[in-house]
Amino acid sequence: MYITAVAGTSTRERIIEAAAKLLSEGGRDAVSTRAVCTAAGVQAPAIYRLFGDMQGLLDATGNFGLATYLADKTALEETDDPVEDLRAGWDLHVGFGLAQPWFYALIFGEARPGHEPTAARQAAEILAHLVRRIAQAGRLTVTEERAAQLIHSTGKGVTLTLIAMPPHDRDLSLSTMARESVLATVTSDATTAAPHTGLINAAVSLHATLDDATVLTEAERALLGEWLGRITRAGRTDRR
Amino acid sequence: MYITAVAGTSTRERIIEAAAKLLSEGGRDAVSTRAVCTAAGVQAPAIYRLFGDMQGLLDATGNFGLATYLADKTALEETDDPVEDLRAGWDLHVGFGLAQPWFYALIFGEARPGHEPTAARQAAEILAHLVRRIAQAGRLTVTEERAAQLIHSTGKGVTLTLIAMPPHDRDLSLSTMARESVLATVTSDATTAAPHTGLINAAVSLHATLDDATVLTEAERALLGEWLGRITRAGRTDRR
DNA sequence: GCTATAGTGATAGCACCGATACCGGAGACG
DNA sequence: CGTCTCCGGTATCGGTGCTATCACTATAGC
Repeated sequence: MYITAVAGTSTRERIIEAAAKLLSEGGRDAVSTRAVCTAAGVQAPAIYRLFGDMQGLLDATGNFGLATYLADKTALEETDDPVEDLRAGWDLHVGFGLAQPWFYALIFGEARPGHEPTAARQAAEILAHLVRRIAQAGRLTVTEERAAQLIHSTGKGVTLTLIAMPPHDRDLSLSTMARESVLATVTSDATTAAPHTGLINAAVSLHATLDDATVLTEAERALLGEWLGRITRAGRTDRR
Repeated sequence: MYITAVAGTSTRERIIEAAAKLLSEGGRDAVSTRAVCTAAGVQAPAIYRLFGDMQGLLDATGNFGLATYLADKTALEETDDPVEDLRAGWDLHVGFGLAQPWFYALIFGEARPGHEPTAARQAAEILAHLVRRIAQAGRLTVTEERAAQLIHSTGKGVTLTLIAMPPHDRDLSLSTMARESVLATVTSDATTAAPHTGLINAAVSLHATLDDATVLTEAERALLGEWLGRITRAGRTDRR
């Protein structure tokens, strides 16, 4: 048997790493099938056999870039303060965008309706986990889904704005301010008692741990979940 | 002299309108030089003579789409409540994104560092004007520039998120919630007195009307402006 | 052990893309 | 009248995503 690839890496990995290198150094337009092929020492059909599509290769490349960054940062050790963990996650997200703008634009900057890269989905799942922990601590003032959407939207907008700015006058306090603004909206401060919103907090907290309520049937849990959602939404839909 | 274009429209307008039609109907990939040429009844070199570049044509097309939308909406009549005017501007912005997602993605969705379409610049100027009126009313709690950046970033992120979602489960309350969240951060409520932030409000308000202080020299105004900026930033940089 | 089959290399090529060199006529201006 | 600048038209160049097709090898089944 002949070793078909250098250093034990598979053909698929060689292609992805070549594409990632081209992307981070030359931008989106530098990633063409020809360039990837010559850089990886592979012929064109290999790409389509392995990834089906140029879009598939870009998707895998974005996923690879995000995973590499997260691995380098040994990301997201959980502390006992879930809100502080979310702050760390936010800063990690923005940091990835500024460190690898081309990857970030590839993952979060494509606007075609109904298309979500796998890397974006993974990031959304990480965020959902962070939000869920806040909800379980009883410090969420809106629905989990809504909080996650709001946080993700704001973070994406801020990061894309920072990327589009000329690097010398980027101001990270924009990120800090947006983060605290959205956190103030979706979380209740741990120190100050919030008697008025106690109902909402309790509803959200219960909603987050609803799956553990094995005493209820699935249908009962579904109905209860809908009621809790109504309570939560009614508290925050109107202007304040 | 022969009439070279139909219905009195110039060649430039014919090309832009053809590109806009292709964009709104077929998406970004449908706008190619060939397609535009056949749709407008024009040869390829005309595009490059008039717009210099394909990017130039796309820029002009995005500008045209935004201008058309704003004209249709007879946009932005000013009331006596500048914050309410900003709400209307926000909703107009999001409405444009959902009504013309391809145009929106073309204008606000490109992430390359240091590149800003003219349509994006025009939108930023409209926003700056709205924010300035709030500042002049003494209801801004942060720097004008910072408020504009924060509002623009958040609105862009929310709109791009809504565009990327499948149309049937788009929820405009996400937009409402983000709008009120950012407004709560950068403005002070007119009804509730805010004694603690009175200094900041006064500083921002004075900063907004500083150009009218012709009693001072230009250098004096510059120094005073810097001081006022320091006062404002000191109040809002830290966590709350 | 032999053959059928699936998987992987390599070549060549298609249709399309953005962009440009070049030509020709038509009006503007001195 | 001569020049000169604009604008429409033809043809073409290099590059792109993608695929049909062939050659070869390693595995599976008998």
